[in-house]
Amino acid sequence: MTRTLTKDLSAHIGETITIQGWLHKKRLLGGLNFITLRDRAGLAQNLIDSKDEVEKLRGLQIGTVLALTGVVTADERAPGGAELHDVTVEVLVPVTAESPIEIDKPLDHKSENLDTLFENRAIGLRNIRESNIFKIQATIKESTRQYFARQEFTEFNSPKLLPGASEGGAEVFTLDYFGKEATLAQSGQFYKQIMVGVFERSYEIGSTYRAEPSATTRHMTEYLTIDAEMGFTDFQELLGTVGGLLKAVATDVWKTREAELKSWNAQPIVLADDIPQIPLEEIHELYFKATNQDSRGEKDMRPDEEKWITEYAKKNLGSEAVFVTQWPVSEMKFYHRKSVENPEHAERADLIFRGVEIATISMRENRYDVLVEQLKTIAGGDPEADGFRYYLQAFKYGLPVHGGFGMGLERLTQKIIGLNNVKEASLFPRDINRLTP
RNA sequence: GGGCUCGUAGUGAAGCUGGCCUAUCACGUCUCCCUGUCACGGAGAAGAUCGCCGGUUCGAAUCCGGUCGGGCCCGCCA
Repeated sequence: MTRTLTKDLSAHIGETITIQGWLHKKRLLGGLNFITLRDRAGLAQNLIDSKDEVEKLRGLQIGTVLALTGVVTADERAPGGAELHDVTVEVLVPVTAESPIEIDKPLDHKSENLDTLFENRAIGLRNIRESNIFKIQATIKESTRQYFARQEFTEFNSPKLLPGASEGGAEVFTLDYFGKEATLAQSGQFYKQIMVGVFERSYEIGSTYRAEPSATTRHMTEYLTIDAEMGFTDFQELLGTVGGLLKAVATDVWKTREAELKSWNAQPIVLADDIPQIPLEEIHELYFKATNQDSRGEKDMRPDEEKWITEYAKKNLGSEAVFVTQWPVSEMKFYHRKSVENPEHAERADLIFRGVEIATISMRENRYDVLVEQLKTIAGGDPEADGFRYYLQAFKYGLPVHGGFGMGLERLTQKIIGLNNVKEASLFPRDINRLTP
């Protein structure tokens, strides 16, 4: 059997062909009946006038797997300009159960109804507009890989099963590992730094796990990060690399997924050639002057402030992304490096894009003795513990000055499309009260 | 973890200052009609013990308490 894809109909005008896919829509007008079939390439319209052939579809629901054989006919009234005529229907997998969720029309994404959306994910994802989200996400990943390849980064995968607590801060999931306690990786942080000693420049796109009991539109317990690390660099080059990635993704995704983006009414992405860098305290001042909300002296940004600063930057600096710099050392992680010029600040930046923090960037402390000291004093960690000793080994035997970043893939996808909740950009979201499907 | 909210057919909504609710509408489903639909159209039908438990009342989807399950914001972060 030769199968033709729906997108190739117009190349077979006049020929008898077979297409296979899912029943997407029935429009039965009586003597004239339109059947829309979905395959991986899209949709095709099929015209059935034989009563016997239409009868084969009686009682069968959307989702039924069909093979349709017919003559390709050019007709400007058909979507795509061509359709199948004189169709013979073969039912490959009959579906009699009614779908619990709509497949052939846009699904409701109101926050109150996301639960229904996720509960029926297995079939809801077949909805074309729904699957567009993940085609866009796939393109973001492809674009990221191409960008990193151009910059001579080598892709790797870090283990997700780890001993004990690692970088500290966030809560970790623990599990039984043959009688020992193991944890799920809250990031690939240590491993990507270790890989600097191997590849100099390395990255992974993988899952991370956080046991934070956060119930917001920004958090999940399992999510995907673009984690990258580069050796022999400095803070400004590092920020340039992150900005370059965002710009490359923004360009590529609009080049290859414009139709999918437009199905969500996504807005074109506005980015400055150089993503603006604004010190944290300066943002607090600007925010105070503009809104009278006083966050001055606070060691992080408020969610409203993150939204405000992107509006400000878009209007005044021509960029929907901005780097927040000059973070106080009191907030730094043990592996961060203090600024040489200003020891009160860590060499760290957060990338705010369209109102949400999508990445944290920092230079790492690469001096073994200083790192061990920071581990003890900042994280209260034991350098001999299994969670740290192998990591420290990499430094003991020589790591150059390096830095890296972690970027949330779902948050990036969410903001590129304009979705309200990160979970909408996750195929099978995990949060504090969802572990299925 | 704190605060605020919501729960009505398979799906999305209305009703909710108590009685005209024997619960309304749309999508979907089923039956019939329909030869150019593309959110097809038309006629009809089925489908809900109003999340659950208890209370107030002559009377509860509606008021009160509890409970379970969602959502939003804050904290924390990607």
